[in-house]
Amino acid sequence: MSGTHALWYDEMPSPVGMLRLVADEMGLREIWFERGSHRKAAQPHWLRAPESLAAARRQLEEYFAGTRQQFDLALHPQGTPFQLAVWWELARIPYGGTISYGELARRIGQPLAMRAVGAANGRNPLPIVLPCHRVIGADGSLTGFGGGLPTKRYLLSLEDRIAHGDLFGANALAK
Amino acid sequence: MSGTHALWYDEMPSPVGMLRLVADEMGLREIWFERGSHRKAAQPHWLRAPESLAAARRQLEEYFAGTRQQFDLALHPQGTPFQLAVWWELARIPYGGTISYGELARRIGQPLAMRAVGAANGRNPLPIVLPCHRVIGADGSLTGFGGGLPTKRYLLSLEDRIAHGDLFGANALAK
DNA sequence: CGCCGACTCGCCGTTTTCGGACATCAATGA
DNA sequence: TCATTGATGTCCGAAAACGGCGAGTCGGCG
Repeated sequence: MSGTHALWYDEMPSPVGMLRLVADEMGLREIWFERGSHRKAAQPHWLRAPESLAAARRQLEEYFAGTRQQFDLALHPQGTPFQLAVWWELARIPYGGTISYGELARRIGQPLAMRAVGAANGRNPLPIVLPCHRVIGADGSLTGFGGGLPTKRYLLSLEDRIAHGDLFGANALAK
Repeated sequence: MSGTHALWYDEMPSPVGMLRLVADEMGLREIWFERGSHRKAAQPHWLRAPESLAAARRQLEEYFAGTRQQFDLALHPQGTPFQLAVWWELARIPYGGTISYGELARRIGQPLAMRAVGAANGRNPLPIVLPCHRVIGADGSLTGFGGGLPTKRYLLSLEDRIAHGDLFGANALAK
């Protein structure tokens, strides 16, 4: 019904396991962790089109290399109005920083919807690019992540190391 | 998800009121009675494309004129496996004949699903072409029709008149 | 006795409704 | 300190309701 013309996908290795990218003609649509809670199989009618996803792939590689703190990609996530509000708000959290679910709820103008924010966060179709990993519990606990808590820890540690200039990676080892 | 590329539609007058036809690149998809129980508004993204529906339109005109007893069109109804089984079975009921819901249930191999057959019949997206009007109660009552019982009566009377050679239309008038 | 209508009950796929469970958190009371 | 509670949007499974039925039963009524 929603005019789906064609979907392209590609895969790429990363420090947190294989990533699968999906895009349509409007932009990047999904990123999954190969080992993740809600991974799904590639649909038969999808087309493997590495060239269409080359830019996304390159920027992700730069991100993992620590040489990129901001993405410049056309994004086209699919969700309800509420979910989209949450997801776009994610993009405004600065690299290396964190906020709580309650704070995110406040920022989208629905201060009581912190729990719903958690649920929406859990369905973020574009992890890493829309940095849902920068949202943590009000008490500092990590609480959850689609790609697994170790991955969330890895991403936060990576950003902390780069943003705070710890070139020796000491923080990365100290939990 | 189901690769919907584009939908075309057109309208045409008929003895039972205005008809709205909808098709995709695979074939005819829906026929609604303008005055019917479950008519819906034309979706904004549909394209008015009379030329794509010219064949269907012509064959329907011939049907109402009494010069066509069988349709030769590419059909593409959307439904569950059970519904499709019921709808395709409709096409095998000969012009001018009738069977009961129970009989139709038997023909698709589920003799006890007569009631479900009734429900599926009620959602037939291609009335007239898939002749759900030829299915009536075991006791001969008409029991129901998406386009209204008068329409069902009209169609049965039309077919009866043509098939049984009553060129004077006496049956049509006698209730 | 026959015929007919009103009623009951079982059967089936689909749709709708409903109740939890969630990547939360601050306030309350024991 | 810890368990409890209420507010929020979405998804998912289970359960119930709902039909374009039909066979059987039971009273009326001639």
